[in-house]
Amino acid sequence: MAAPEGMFVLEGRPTAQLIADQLRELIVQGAFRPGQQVNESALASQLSTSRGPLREALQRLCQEGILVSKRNRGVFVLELSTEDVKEIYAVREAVELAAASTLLDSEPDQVSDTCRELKGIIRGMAKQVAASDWQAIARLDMQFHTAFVSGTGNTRLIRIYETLAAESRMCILSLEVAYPRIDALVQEHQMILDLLEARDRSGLQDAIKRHMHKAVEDLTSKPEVTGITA
Amino acid sequence: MAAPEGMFVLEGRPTAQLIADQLRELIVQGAFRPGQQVNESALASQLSTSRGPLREALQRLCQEGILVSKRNRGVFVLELSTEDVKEIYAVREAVELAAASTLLDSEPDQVSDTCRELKGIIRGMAKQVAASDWQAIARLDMQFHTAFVSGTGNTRLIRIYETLAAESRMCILSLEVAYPRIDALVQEHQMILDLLEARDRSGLQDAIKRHMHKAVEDLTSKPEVTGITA
DNA sequence: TGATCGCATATTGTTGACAATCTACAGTTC
DNA sequence: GAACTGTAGATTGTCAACAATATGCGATCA
Repeated sequence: MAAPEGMFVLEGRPTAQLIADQLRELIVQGAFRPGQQVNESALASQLSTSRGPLREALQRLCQEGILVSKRNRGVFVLELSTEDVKEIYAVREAVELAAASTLLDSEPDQVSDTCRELKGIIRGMAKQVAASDWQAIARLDMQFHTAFVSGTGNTRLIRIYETLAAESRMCILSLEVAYPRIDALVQEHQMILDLLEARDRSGLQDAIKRHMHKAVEDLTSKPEVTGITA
Repeated sequence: MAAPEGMFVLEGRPTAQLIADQLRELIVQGAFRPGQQVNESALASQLSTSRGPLREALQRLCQEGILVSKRNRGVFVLELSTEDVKEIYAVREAVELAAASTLLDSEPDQVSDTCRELKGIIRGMAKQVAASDWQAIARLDMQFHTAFVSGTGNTRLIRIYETLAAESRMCILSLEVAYPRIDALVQEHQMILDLLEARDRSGLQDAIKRHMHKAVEDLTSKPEVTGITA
């Protein structure tokens, strides 16, 4: 029997995953400083749960790389180095190039669904740029790229990209307050969307590479910023 | 004070990670059937540990996708569909293409170190092909590709690839006993190595694409095989 | 005065017991 | 005879207490 409309199994996902998702969101929003130790007991009571489920959630985030675990010391929020930034964006480039290739090989219908979604996100982005809401801009930025990759339907690619998106938001957070080249932001995403709609394979690939390359430049040009170390 | 040569901190890594590594190896070696439930209590006592650390390890493997967790039901070994096989190899292609690109952009010394390692693995592969040891061949096959990606030094790319390697071994395991085209196996890897040494970018990219494409064909051409569903 | 040793404290790592939930089977009713 | 309901068993989910380990401070000694 299929569940009636609007009705779904209560808490179908494992608890640890729910806690992990919550924690990830807290971390990328900057609720914890990079390098800060995460106290198990304190967090457990804050989230009104026990240490057991919380530890399981922390394990997941360690595996993702957002937290690092030191035996008998505890877990700490990842400190991003410029090397990390380069790594993250190199992998993002690889994933997005693969996503672009897959999308252009797939049904036109599937692509246009994705394009519709991307359009909406760009609209929202322009709105938030006007309002100078950096947190919202960062969220929409990553939402755009996540939607792009989701368009492939490749669950493994999507899962990998979710981690990368979280790490990217941590990078952007470390930049603090502002995106440089704020006017170019909407423009660059619009170009990626246009090239996808035009099914211009090599143009799209180049645009993605440029987008990533510029992001690395922006993020590493200010090594003195809080949270970014050597 | 740096630790003296050959001496290192005892059990420096978290317990859950050690257990997870052990379990992953057991699973890819086929100690558990696809779809089989993993009993926590039983496994915990088998590994002479408690349910707590074991559950943390299981969480990690769930995140990797090797196990799937159903709330209040337990965790089960992943059942691979032909769709999964396509996904896995699409992501592997993306990662290896990125690795190839990175390697060809890096120092010649770094590349030759990698080539040396790859050569040794191919030698071992030829030996095991002669001996028809399929388990060893599968291990060396993935060891080759893992070494290739490791050559980039990108820790995130490497971590992602470790999961893909485990899933690939599960695919190969599902094929049971034999690789088809066993003679072509050593040859294909040798070609990848040669193109890397020759720094032939487009040739290497094509070779990787062909290698992955053929693997998917081999793995999905026999949908009636044990463990492969739908 | 400087370094080293030992202790106190806080935090993590582990364990076993208890509670909640699901599956399967037997009994009952139409 | 088929479908539904209730119960029994097993398994996972959660929790709180206990053990082990690392860190930081203060005392001791060269």
